[in-house]
Amino acid sequence: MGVAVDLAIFTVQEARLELLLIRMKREPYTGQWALPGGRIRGDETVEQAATRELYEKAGLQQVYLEQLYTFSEPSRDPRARCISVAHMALIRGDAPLRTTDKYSGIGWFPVTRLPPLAFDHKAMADYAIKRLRAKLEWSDVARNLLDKTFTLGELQRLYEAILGKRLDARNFQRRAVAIGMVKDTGKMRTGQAYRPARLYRFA
Amino acid sequence: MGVAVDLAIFTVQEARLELLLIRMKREPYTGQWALPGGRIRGDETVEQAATRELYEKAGLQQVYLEQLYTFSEPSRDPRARCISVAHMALIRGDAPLRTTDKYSGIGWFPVTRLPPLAFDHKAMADYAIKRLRAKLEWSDVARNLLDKTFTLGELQRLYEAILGKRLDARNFQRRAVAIGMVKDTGKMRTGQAYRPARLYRFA
DNA sequence: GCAAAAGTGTTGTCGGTACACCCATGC
DNA sequence: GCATGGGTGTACCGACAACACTTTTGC
Repeated sequence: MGVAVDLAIFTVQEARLELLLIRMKREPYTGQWALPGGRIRGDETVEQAATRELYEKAGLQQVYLEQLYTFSEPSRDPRARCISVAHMALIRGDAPLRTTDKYSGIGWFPVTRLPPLAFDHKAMADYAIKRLRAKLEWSDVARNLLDKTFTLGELQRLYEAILGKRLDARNFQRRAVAIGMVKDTGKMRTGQAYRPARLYRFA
Repeated sequence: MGVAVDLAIFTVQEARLELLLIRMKREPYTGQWALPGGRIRGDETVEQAATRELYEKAGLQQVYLEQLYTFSEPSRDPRARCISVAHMALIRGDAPLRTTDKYSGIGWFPVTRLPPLAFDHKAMADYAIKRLRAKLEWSDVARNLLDKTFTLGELQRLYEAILGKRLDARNFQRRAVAIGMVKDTGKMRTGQAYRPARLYRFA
Protein backbone atom coordinates (compact mmCIF):
# COMPACT_ATOMS: atom_id res chain seq x y z
CA MET A 1 0.00 0.00 0.00
CA GLY A 2 1.31 3.45 -0.92
CA VAL A 3 2.02 6.09 1.67
CA ALA A 4 2.32 9.72 0.68
CA VAL A 5 2.61 13.12 2.29
CA ASP A 6 0.78 16.24 1.19
CA LEU A 7 1.59 19.77 2.25
CA ALA A 8 -0.54 22.77 3.04
CA ILE A 9 2.09 25.50 2.78
CA PHE A 10 0.95 28.89 4.05
CA THR A 11 2.30 32.37 3.87
CA VAL A 12 0.89 35.82 4.51
CA GLN A 13 1.32 38.41 1.82
CA GLU A 14 -0.30 41.80 1.53
CA ALA A 15 -2.57 41.06 4.45
CA ARG A 16 -3.87 37.85 2.87
CA LEU A 17 -3.41 34.27 4.00
CA GLU A 18 -2.23 32.31 0.97
CA LEU A 19 -1.78 28.65 0.17
CA LEU A 20 0.81 27.20 -2.20
CA LEU A 21 -0.69 25.05 -4.96
CA ILE A 22 0.84 23.14 -7.85
CA ARG A 23 -0.70 22.32 -11.19
CA MET A 24 -0.61 18.65 -12.08
CA LYS A 25 0.93 17.24 -15.23
CA ARG A 26 -0.11 13.63 -14.93
CA GLU A 27 -3.41 11.83 -15.28
CA PRO A 28 -6.03 11.65 -13.97
CA TYR A 29 -5.91 15.25 -12.74
CA THR A 30 -3.95 16.87 -15.59
CA GLY A 31 -4.21 20.64 -15.38
CA GLN A 32 -5.85 20.58 -11.95
CA TRP A 33 -4.50 22.38 -8.92
CA ALA A 34 -3.43 20.36 -5.89
CA LEU A 35 -1.33 20.48 -2.75
CA PRO A 36 2.33 19.58 -3.35
CA GLY A 37 3.33 16.17 -2.05
CA GLY A 38 4.73 12.79 -2.90
CA ARG A 39 5.48 9.23 -1.84
CA ILE A 40 7.53 8.50 1.22
CA ARG A 41 10.69 6.43 0.93
CA GLY A 42 11.73 3.38 2.84
CA ASP A 43 14.20 5.09 5.12
CA GLU A 44 12.39 8.24 6.20
CA THR A 45 9.60 9.32 8.52
CA VAL A 46 6.60 11.15 7.12
CA GLU A 47 7.98 14.40 8.53
CA GLN A 48 11.30 13.80 6.78
CA ALA A 49 9.45 13.04 3.56
CA ALA A 50 7.50 16.27 3.93
CA THR A 51 10.71 18.20 4.55
CA ARG A 52 12.27 16.64 1.49
CA GLU A 53 9.26 17.43 -0.71
CA LEU A 54 9.33 20.98 0.54
CA TYR A 55 12.90 21.30 -0.65
CA GLU A 56 12.70 19.31 -3.88
CA LYS A 57 9.48 20.79 -5.16
CA ALA A 58 9.68 24.38 -3.93
CA GLY A 59 13.26 24.91 -2.84
CA LEU A 60 12.19 25.70 0.71
CA GLN A 61 14.38 24.92 3.71
CA GLN A 62 14.24 25.49 7.46
CA VAL A 63 10.50 25.85 7.60
CA TYR A 64 8.01 25.16 10.35
CA LEU A 65 6.32 21.82 9.74
CA GLU A 66 3.57 20.01 11.59
CA GLN A 67 1.77 16.75 10.97
CA LEU A 68 -1.99 17.18 10.75
CA TYR A 69 -4.06 14.16 9.88
CA THR A 70 -3.97 10.97 7.84
CA PHE A 71 -6.45 10.68 4.98
CA SER A 72 -7.16 7.11 3.99
CA GLU A 73 -10.33 6.75 1.91
CA PRO A 74 -9.61 3.78 -0.39
CA SER A 75 -10.91 5.77 -3.35
CA ARG A 76 -9.03 8.98 -2.60
CA ASP A 77 -6.45 8.30 -5.32
CA PRO A 78 -8.04 6.91 -8.50
CA ARG A 79 -4.73 5.47 -9.73
CA ALA A 80 -3.86 3.21 -6.83
CA ARG A 81 -4.55 2.70 -3.16
CA CYS A 82 -2.51 5.29 -1.31
CA ILE A 83 -3.03 6.89 2.07
CA SER A 84 -1.68 10.37 2.67
CA VAL A 85 -0.44 12.11 5.79
CA ALA A 86 -1.34 15.80 5.53
CA HIS A 87 1.08 18.37 6.93
CA MET A 88 1.06 22.11 7.45
CA ALA A 89 4.07 24.33 6.72
CA LEU A 90 4.54 28.02 7.39
CA ILE A 91 6.97 30.30 5.58
CA ARG A 92 7.79 33.99 5.51
CA GLY A 93 6.18 36.09 2.84
CA ASP A 94 9.40 36.92 1.04
CA ALA A 95 10.70 33.36 0.58
CA PRO A 96 11.63 32.71 -3.06
CA LEU A 97 10.08 29.68 -4.76
CA ARG A 98 11.89 27.26 -6.99
CA THR A 99 9.87 25.67 -9.74
CA THR A 100 10.14 22.08 -10.88
CA ASP A 101 9.35 20.40 -14.15
CA LYS A 102 7.33 17.83 -12.27
CA TYR A 103 4.46 20.26 -12.29
CA SER A 104 3.08 22.46 -15.03
CA GLY A 105 2.65 25.35 -12.62
CA ILE A 106 3.04 26.57 -9.08
CA GLY A 107 1.46 29.54 -7.37
CA TRP A 108 0.04 31.24 -4.30
CA PHE A 109 -3.71 31.43 -3.81
CA PRO A 110 -5.63 33.41 -1.21
CA VAL A 111 -7.42 30.86 0.98
CA THR A 112 -10.66 32.73 0.35
CA ARG A 113 -10.42 32.01 -3.38
CA LEU A 114 -9.07 28.53 -3.87
CA PRO A 115 -9.60 26.79 -7.19
CA PRO A 116 -11.10 23.27 -7.27
CA LEU A 117 -8.50 20.86 -5.92
CA ALA A 118 -7.53 17.33 -6.95
CA PHE A 119 -7.95 14.24 -4.76
CA ASP A 120 -9.25 15.04 -1.26
CA HIS A 121 -7.04 18.11 -1.08
CA LYS A 122 -9.95 20.43 -0.40
CA ALA A 123 -10.59 18.59 2.87
CA MET A 124 -6.89 18.75 3.70
CA ALA A 125 -6.74 22.48 3.02
CA ASP A 126 -9.83 23.11 5.14
CA TYR A 127 -8.39 21.05 7.96
CA ALA A 128 -5.09 22.92 7.79
CA ILE A 129 -6.73 26.35 7.83
CA LYS A 130 -8.82 25.36 10.81
CA ARG A 131 -5.79 24.08 12.68
CA LEU A 132 -3.72 27.15 11.89
CA ARG A 133 -6.45 29.48 13.13
CA ALA A 134 -6.94 27.50 16.32
CA LYS A 135 -3.22 27.37 17.01
CA LEU A 136 -2.82 31.08 16.50
CA GLU A 137 -5.05 31.72 19.50
CA TRP A 138 -2.94 29.96 22.11
CA SER A 139 0.54 29.54 20.66
CA ASP A 140 3.23 31.57 18.98
CA VAL A 141 3.13 29.80 15.57
CA ALA A 142 2.97 33.27 14.09
CA ARG A 143 6.75 33.54 14.64
CA ASN A 144 7.22 31.31 11.60
CA LEU A 145 5.51 33.80 9.34
CA LEU A 146 7.38 36.94 10.40
CA ASP A 147 10.92 38.30 10.44
CA LYS A 148 13.03 38.24 13.58
CA THR A 149 11.80 41.70 14.54
CA PHE A 150 8.50 43.32 13.72
CA THR A 151 6.13 45.98 14.95
CA LEU A 152 2.96 45.15 16.84
CA GLY A 153 1.07 46.60 13.89
CA GLU A 154 2.68 44.07 11.56
CA LEU A 155 1.90 41.26 13.97
CA GLN A 156 -1.70 42.39 14.22
CA ARG A 157 -2.14 42.52 10.44
CA LEU A 158 -0.78 38.97 10.29
CA TYR A 159 -3.34 37.81 12.84
CA GLU A 160 -6.14 39.60 11.02
CA ALA A 161 -5.14 38.02 7.71
CA ILE A 162 -5.17 34.51 9.17
CA LEU A 163 -8.27 34.84 11.30
CA GLY A 164 -10.11 36.78 8.64
CA LYS A 165 -11.43 39.40 11.03
CA ARG A 166 -10.48 42.78 12.46
CA LEU A 167 -8.96 43.08 15.90
CA ASP A 168 -8.82 46.01 18.29
CA ALA A 169 -5.27 47.38 17.99
CA ARG A 170 -5.19 48.68 21.56
CA ASN A 171 -6.22 45.43 23.17
CA PHE A 172 -4.15 43.35 20.77
CA GLN A 173 -0.93 45.15 21.61
CA ARG A 174 -1.44 45.04 25.34
CA ARG A 175 -2.28 41.35 25.28
CA ALA A 176 0.72 40.37 23.12
CA VAL A 177 3.07 41.93 25.65
CA ALA A 178 1.09 40.90 28.74
CA ILE A 179 1.10 37.18 27.98
CA GLY A 180 4.83 37.33 27.29
CA MET A 181 4.58 36.29 23.64
CA VAL A 182 6.71 39.21 22.42
CA LYS A 183 9.46 41.34 23.91
CA ASP A 184 10.46 44.92 23.17
CA THR A 185 13.87 45.10 21.43
CA GLY A 186 14.38 48.76 22.28
CA LYS A 187 14.71 49.60 18.59
CA MET A 188 12.24 51.46 16.42
CA ARG A 189 10.92 51.02 12.87
CA THR A 190 11.95 54.22 11.05
CA GLY A 191 11.72 55.41 7.49
CA GLN A 192 7.96 55.14 7.26
CA ALA A 193 5.19 57.65 7.50
CA TYR A 194 3.60 58.59 10.78
CA ARG A 195 4.75 57.85 14.26
CA PRO A 196 7.59 55.25 14.39
CA ALA A 197 6.65 51.95 16.03
CA ARG A 198 8.73 49.88 18.45
CA LEU A 199 10.29 46.72 17.13
CA TYR A 200 9.53 43.53 18.98
CA ARG A 201 10.78 39.96 18.80
CA PHE A 202 9.21 36.71 19.95
CA ALA A 203 10.09 35.81 23.53
CA MET B 1 5.11 -0.42 2.92
CA GLY B 2 2.91 -1.67 5.75
CA VAL B 3 0.22 0.46 7.29
CA ALA B 4 -1.22 -0.42 10.69
CA VAL B 5 -3.53 1.06 13.29
CA ASP B 6 -2.95 0.96 17.04
CA LEU B 7 -5.52 1.70 19.68
CA ALA B 8 -5.35 3.45 23.02
CA ILE B 9 -8.60 2.19 24.56
CA PHE B 10 -9.59 3.98 27.76
CA THR B 11 -12.13 3.35 30.43
CA VAL B 12 -12.69 4.68 33.93
CA GLN B 13 -13.15 2.17 36.70
CA GLU B 14 -13.18 2.73 40.43
CA ALA B 15 -12.06 6.32 39.98
CA ARG B 16 -9.05 5.33 37.91
CA LEU B 17 -8.31 6.00 34.25
CA GLU B 18 -7.31 2.70 32.71
CA LEU B 19 -5.80 1.62 29.40
CA LEU B 20 -6.41 -1.68 27.64
CA LEU B 21 -3.23 -3.61 26.85
CA ILE B 22 -2.59 -6.94 25.20
CA ARG B 23 0.27 -9.35 25.73
CA MET B 24 2.10 -10.34 22.58
CA LYS B 25 2.62 -13.89 21.43
CA ARG B 26 4.90 -13.31 18.46
CA GLU B 27 8.51 -12.28 18.16
CA PRO B 28 10.25 -9.97 18.69
CA TYR B 29 8.16 -8.79 21.63
CA THR B 30 6.92 -12.12 22.98
CA GLY B 31 5.44 -11.69 26.43
CA GLN B 32 5.55 -7.89 26.27
CA TRP B 33 2.53 -5.65 26.74
CA ALA B 34 1.39 -3.47 23.86
CA LEU B 35 -1.56 -1.54 22.49
CA PRO B 36 -3.96 -3.67 20.44
CA GLY B 37 -3.80 -3.07 16.71
CA GLY B 38 -3.19 -4.56 13.31
CA ARG B 39 -2.66 -4.07 9.60
CA ILE B 40 -5.18 -2.23 7.52
CA ARG B 41 -6.77 -3.91 4.53
CA GLY B 42 -7.03 -2.74 0.98
CA ASP B 43 -10.66 -1.68 1.11
CA GLU B 44 -10.92 0.17 4.39
CA THR B 45 -9.96 3.52 5.89
CA VAL B 46 -7.75 3.60 8.97
CA GLU B 47 -10.81 4.42 11.08
CA GLN B 48 -12.63 1.38 9.68
CA ALA B 49 -9.58 -0.74 10.38
CA ALA B 50 -9.49 0.55 13.96
CA THR B 51 -13.20 -0.21 14.37
CA ARG B 52 -12.67 -3.70 13.03
CA GLU B 53 -9.71 -4.35 15.33
CA LEU B 54 -11.76 -3.13 18.25
CA TYR B 55 -14.38 -5.73 17.48
CA GLU B 56 -12.17 -8.63 16.45
CA LYS B 57 -9.67 -8.34 19.25
CA ALA B 58 -11.84 -7.18 22.15
CA GLY B 59 -15.43 -7.71 21.05
CA LEU B 60 -16.21 -4.01 21.41
CA GLN B 61 -18.80 -2.28 19.25
CA GLN B 62 -20.32 1.19 18.98
CA VAL B 63 -17.44 2.94 20.68
CA TYR B 64 -16.12 6.47 20.40
CA LEU B 65 -13.09 6.52 18.14
CA GLU B 66 -10.72 9.30 17.14
CA GLN B 67 -7.62 9.39 14.99
CA LEU B 68 -4.63 10.83 16.84
CA TYR B 69 -1.29 10.80 15.06
CA THR B 70 0.74 8.80 12.60
CA PHE B 71 3.97 7.26 13.87
CA SER B 72 6.46 6.54 11.15
CA GLU B 73 10.00 6.02 12.45
CA PRO B 74 11.53 3.53 9.99
CA SER B 75 12.86 1.47 12.91
CA ARG B 76 9.65 1.48 14.94
CA ASP B 77 8.83 -2.12 13.96
CA PRO B 78 11.91 -4.37 13.98
CA ARG B 79 10.27 -6.94 11.72
CA ALA B 80 9.45 -4.80 8.71
CA ARG B 81 8.87 -1.21 7.72
CA CYS B 82 5.38 -0.30 8.91
CA ILE B 83 3.87 3.03 9.81
CA SER B 84 1.05 3.13 12.32
CA VAL B 85 -1.88 5.48 12.76
CA ALA B 86 -2.63 5.78 16.47
CA HIS B 87 -6.24 6.10 17.59
CA MET B 88 -8.02 6.71 20.86
CA ALA B 89 -11.18 4.85 21.90
CA LEU B 90 -13.42 5.40 24.92
CA ILE B 91 -15.70 2.81 26.46
CA ARG B 92 -17.95 2.53 29.49
CA GLY B 93 -16.52 0.89 32.55
CA ASP B 94 -18.85 -2.09 32.52
CA ALA B 95 -18.24 -3.20 28.91
CA PRO B 96 -17.37 -6.91 28.74
CA LEU B 97 -14.15 -7.89 26.97
CA ARG B 98 -13.77 -10.77 24.59
CA THR B 99 -10.40 -12.45 24.51
CA THR B 100 -8.66 -13.74 21.44
CA ASP B 101 -6.06 -16.42 20.90
CA LYS B 102 -4.00 -13.93 18.93
CA TYR B 103 -2.67 -12.63 22.20
CA SER B 104 -1.44 -14.41 25.30
CA GLY B 105 -3.24 -11.97 27.55
CA ILE B 106 -5.41 -8.90 27.74
CA GLY B 107 -6.03 -6.53 30.63
CA TRP B 108 -6.74 -3.10 32.03
CA PHE B 109 -3.91 -1.04 33.51
CA PRO B 110 -4.16 2.23 35.46
CA VAL B 111 -2.42 4.86 33.35
CA THR B 112 -0.32 5.78 36.35
CA ARG B 113 1.18 2.29 36.44
CA LEU B 114 1.75 1.12 32.90
CA PRO B 115 4.18 -1.73 32.25
CA PRO B 116 6.94 -1.29 29.65
CA LEU B 117 5.35 -1.29 26.20
CA ALA B 118 6.45 -2.78 22.90
CA PHE B 119 7.31 -0.73 19.78
CA ASP B 120 6.73 3.01 20.22
CA HIS B 121 3.52 2.35 22.12
CA LYS B 122 4.67 4.30 25.15
CA ALA B 123 4.77 7.45 23.02
CA MET B 124 1.34 6.62 21.61
CA ALA B 125 -0.14 6.08 25.06
CA ASP B 126 1.35 9.36 26.34
CA TYR B 127 0.00 11.19 23.32
CA ALA B 128 -3.46 9.69 23.82
CA ILE B 129 -3.60 10.58 27.52
CA LYS B 130 -2.56 14.14 26.76
CA ARG B 131 -5.21 14.47 24.06
CA LEU B 132 -7.93 12.97 26.24
CA ARG B 133 -7.15 15.37 29.09
CA ALA B 134 -7.07 18.37 26.78
CA LYS B 135 -10.33 17.40 25.13
CA LEU B 136 -12.08 16.91 28.44
CA GLU B 137 -11.64 20.61 29.20
CA TRP B 138 -13.59 21.98 26.26
CA SER B 139 -15.73 19.15 24.89
CA ASP B 140 -18.17 16.55 26.09
CA VAL B 141 -16.05 13.46 25.25
CA ALA B 142 -16.87 12.32 28.78
CA ARG B 143 -20.28 11.21 27.49
CA ASN B 144 -18.59 8.18 25.97
CA LEU B 145 -17.40 6.97 29.35
CA LEU B 146 -20.69 7.24 31.25
CA ASP B 147 -24.18 5.80 31.15
CA LYS B 148 -27.07 7.71 29.61
CA THR B 149 -27.92 9.24 32.96
CA PHE B 150 -25.61 10.02 35.85
CA THR B 151 -25.28 12.26 38.86
CA LEU B 152 -23.03 15.29 38.89
CA GLY B 153 -20.99 13.51 41.56
CA GLU B 154 -20.35 10.62 39.18
CA LEU B 155 -19.40 13.01 36.41
CA GLN B 156 -17.03 14.84 38.72
CA ARG B 157 -15.31 11.63 39.84
CA LEU B 158 -14.83 10.76 36.16
CA TYR B 159 -13.18 14.11 35.51
CA GLU B 160 -10.99 13.76 38.57
CA ALA B 161 -9.89 10.27 37.48
CA ILE B 162 -8.89 11.45 34.02
CA LEU B 163 -7.29 14.73 35.01
CA GLY B 164 -5.61 13.18 38.03
CA LYS B 165 -6.55 16.03 40.36
CA ARG B 166 -9.32 17.05 42.74
CA LEU B 167 -11.99 19.51 41.69
CA ASP B 168 -14.29 21.74 43.73
CA ALA B 169 -17.68 20.02 43.70
CA ARG B 170 -19.63 23.25 44.06
CA ASN B 171 -17.97 25.01 41.15
CA PHE B 172 -17.89 21.85 39.07
CA GLN B 173 -21.63 21.30 39.31
CA ARG B 174 -22.56 24.86 38.59
CA ARG B 175 -20.28 25.03 35.58
CA ALA B 176 -21.49 21.74 34.05
CA VAL B 177 -25.04 23.04 34.03
CA ALA B 178 -24.16 26.64 33.16
CA ILE B 179 -22.28 25.82 29.96
CA GLY B 180 -25.15 23.57 28.87
CA MET B 181 -23.11 20.37 28.81
CA VAL B 182 -25.63 18.46 30.92
CA LYS B 183 -29.38 18.69 31.48
CA ASP B 184 -31.47 17.72 34.49
CA THR B 185 -33.67 14.68 33.75
CA GLY B 186 -36.01 15.35 36.67
CA LYS B 187 -35.26 11.92 38.11
CA MET B 188 -33.22 11.09 41.18
CA ARG B 189 -30.60 8.48 42.05
CA THR B 190 -32.17 6.48 44.92
CA GLY B 191 -31.17 3.42 46.87
CA GLN B 192 -27.87 4.82 48.10
CA ALA B 193 -26.74 6.31 51.34
CA TYR B 194 -27.09 10.02 52.08
CA ARG B 195 -29.00 12.64 50.21
CA PRO B 196 -30.23 11.47 46.77
CA ALA B 197 -28.69 13.24 43.79
CA ARG B 198 -30.43 14.42 40.65
CA LEU B 199 -29.85 12.43 37.50
CA TYR B 200 -28.51 14.31 34.51
CA ARG B 201 -27.93 13.46 30.87
CA PHE B 202 -25.68 15.05 28.26
CA ALA B 203 -27.36 17.85 26.35
C1' DG C 1 -28.35 13.44 66.22
C1' DC C 2 -24.53 12.75 63.14
C1' DA C 3 -21.94 11.83 59.04
C1' DA C 4 -21.72 12.35 54.35
C1' DA C 5 -22.86 13.77 49.98
C1' DA C 6 -25.93 17.20 47.28
C1' DG C 7 -26.59 21.65 46.23
C1' DT C 8 -26.91 27.24 46.81
C1' DG C 9 -24.96 31.99 47.66
C1' DT C 10 -21.43 35.33 47.81
C1' DT C 11 -17.21 37.49 47.00
C1' DG C 12 -12.85 38.55 44.78
C1' DT C 13 -9.73 38.15 40.92
C1' DC C 14 -8.41 37.95 36.32
C1' DG C 15 -8.79 38.14 31.27
C1' DG C 16 -11.11 40.18 27.67
C1' DT C 17 -13.77 43.88 25.29
C1' DA C 18 -15.09 48.53 24.36
C1' DC C 19 -13.81 52.85 23.80
C1' DA C 20 -11.95 57.74 25.11
C1' DC C 21 -7.83 59.77 24.71
C1' DC C 22 -2.83 61.18 24.00
C1' DC C 23 1.70 60.81 21.07
C1' DA C 24 4.86 61.31 17.18
C1' DT C 25 5.74 61.56 12.73
C1' DG C 26 5.28 62.81 7.28
C1' DC C 27 3.26 65.77 4.47
C1' DG D 1 -2.15 71.89 11.11
C1' DC D 2 -3.88 67.53 10.02
C1' DA D 3 -4.11 62.82 8.84
C1' DT D 4 -2.57 58.48 10.33
C1' DG D 5 -0.93 54.81 12.73
C1' DG D 6 1.35 53.98 17.56
C1' DG D 7 0.36 53.54 22.19
C1' DT D 8 -1.89 54.38 27.26
C1' DG D 9 -5.82 54.59 30.61
C1' DT D 10 -10.01 53.06 32.28
C1' DA D 11 -14.45 51.07 32.94
C1' DC D 12 -17.31 47.13 32.44
C1' DC D 13 -18.51 42.25 32.01
C1' DG D 14 -18.31 37.33 32.39
C1' DA D 15 -15.74 33.19 33.79
C1' DC D 16 -13.91 31.03 37.43
C1' DA D 17 -11.77 30.05 42.09
C1' DA D 18 -12.43 30.10 47.02
C1' DC D 19 -15.16 29.13 50.59
C1' DA D 20 -19.34 29.70 54.04
C1' DC D 21 -23.57 27.75 54.31
C1' DT D 22 -28.04 24.95 53.80
C1' DT D 23 -30.47 20.49 52.43
C1' DT D 24 -31.49 15.66 52.54
C1' DT D 25 -30.79 11.27 53.24
C1' DG D 26 -29.03 6.50 55.92
C1' DC D 27 -27.73 4.91 59.99
